[in-house]
Amino acid sequence: MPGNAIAPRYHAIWMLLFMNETPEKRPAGDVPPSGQDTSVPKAVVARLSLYSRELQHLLREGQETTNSSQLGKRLGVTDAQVRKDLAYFGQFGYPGIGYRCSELVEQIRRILGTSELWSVALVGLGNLGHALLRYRGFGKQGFRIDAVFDISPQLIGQQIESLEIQPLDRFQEVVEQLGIRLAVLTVPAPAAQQVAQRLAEAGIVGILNFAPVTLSLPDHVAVAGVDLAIELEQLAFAVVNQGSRP
Amino acid sequence: MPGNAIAPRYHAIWMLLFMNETPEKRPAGDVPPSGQDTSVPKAVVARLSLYSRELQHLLREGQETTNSSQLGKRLGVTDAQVRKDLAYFGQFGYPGIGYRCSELVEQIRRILGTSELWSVALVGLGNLGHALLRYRGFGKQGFRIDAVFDISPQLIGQQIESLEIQPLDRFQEVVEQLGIRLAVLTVPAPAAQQVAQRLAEAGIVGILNFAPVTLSLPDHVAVAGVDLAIELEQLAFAVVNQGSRP
DNA sequence: GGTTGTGAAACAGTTCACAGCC
DNA sequence: GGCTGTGAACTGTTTCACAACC
Repeated sequence: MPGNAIAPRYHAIWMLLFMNETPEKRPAGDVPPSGQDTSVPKAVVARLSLYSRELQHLLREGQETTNSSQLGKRLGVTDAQVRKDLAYFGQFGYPGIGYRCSELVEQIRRILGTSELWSVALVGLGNLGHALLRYRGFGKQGFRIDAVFDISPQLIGQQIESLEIQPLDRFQEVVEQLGIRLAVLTVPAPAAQQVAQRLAEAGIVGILNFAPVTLSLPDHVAVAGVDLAIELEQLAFAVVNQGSRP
Repeated sequence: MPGNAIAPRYHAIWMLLFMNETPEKRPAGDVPPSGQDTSVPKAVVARLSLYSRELQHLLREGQETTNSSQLGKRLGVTDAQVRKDLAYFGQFGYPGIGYRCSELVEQIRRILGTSELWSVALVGLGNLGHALLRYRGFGKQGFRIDAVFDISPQLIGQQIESLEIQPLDRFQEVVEQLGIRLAVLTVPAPAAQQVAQRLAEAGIVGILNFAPVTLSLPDHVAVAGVDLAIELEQLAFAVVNQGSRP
């Protein structure tokens, strides 16, 4: 959730989730509170991503069209919910037919803002950072890691995945030059808040935070958090409290 | 494809979110729908984890007690919400004082079911799997990876972090012997559904799924999903739709 | 003074059910 | 026949506000 994903969560992960107005700084929960646009529920946006993902599976299976009921079943959502969610953004269906998969994917990407490529910075090259850097799957959804940073002198200068690890001091310079607005934060928990502040000052407006802390950042910075331990905790609760009402 | 009903997924590490009732198989949303106990909202449970995490930070900062207002501010939640959430499970505060941090952590862990250690299996040793295996942070929250599995003959038999990579064929045998009930799934997307089914058949009741697919599993299996690309999409949307009502 | 716990009120999100269209 | 889009009804969650307590 806000990270966290896990869920999410956040919420996931986490889940998605919180929002509150503190004057200048505002903590970010498992789901990016975001500057609210015109009142689209966060849950709706979260499902939009799920619809997009599922539609792409359908396309790969060779299906040209689908409908709210099929899409809903595959995602564990009612058909009415699918239609209502989409209705927030326009009319994409054909009565009697359903939705053209490719067309709807295109529309959802436009809504989410991922029809064009987003350059992303990765900060912190521990185990998780390395793994995310090598992870294929961002690319297909319109994201590309274009710069990587760390503070460790031992890592700086190293070449991985055709990127050179840069010192954090050059963060502002590099992101400005490359027009990067999103960052993935995989530094140790004690450093997270401090580093996040630097990213924000350098012009980053969206942070995917993997450190198990709640970041406090200016209001215009969106934060999504993913906390692996929290996701497991949610599972543990679900398992322990399962034997009840069918 | 079983029957016809299918189902989905977190997180989520990230995000938390859906629930629905299909007779036999049931999709899992971003957050483990769980067999609902006595109707505790999923969002409440998600926040419980956050409270626990924040209380541990407070303890490390040397604070003995806190109150709903402080806790809420640090998490972006109202004080009333903190109190209402806790009220689902009992009375833990002292009027005029607030909450004893250590005591409340203890109580929340008991509620979540993490006061005792959970053994976890890790399935799929790609980049992400390796990274999660080395990740310190599960341990502190009561989880320990006790067995790792893959299908690749090249990996089987290798020793990492004092664990030997086992063939997936021995999954049932091993988890039964070790009493493992939770699994982290980090296999490639096309294999995820099939492998998840095997895990469920072997007695796993909670799966943390990192593959970008919605798993369709029997109702008694809780699923939390974490999809990195989806988290970034949510950030992108938040960034694109930020300039609105303050 | 401060703070919790909680019913009641307010708000938000989901489901229903049907008009309109193919 | 099938399906979407949507107002109305419903359900669930959050906030308010205050009695009880330290």
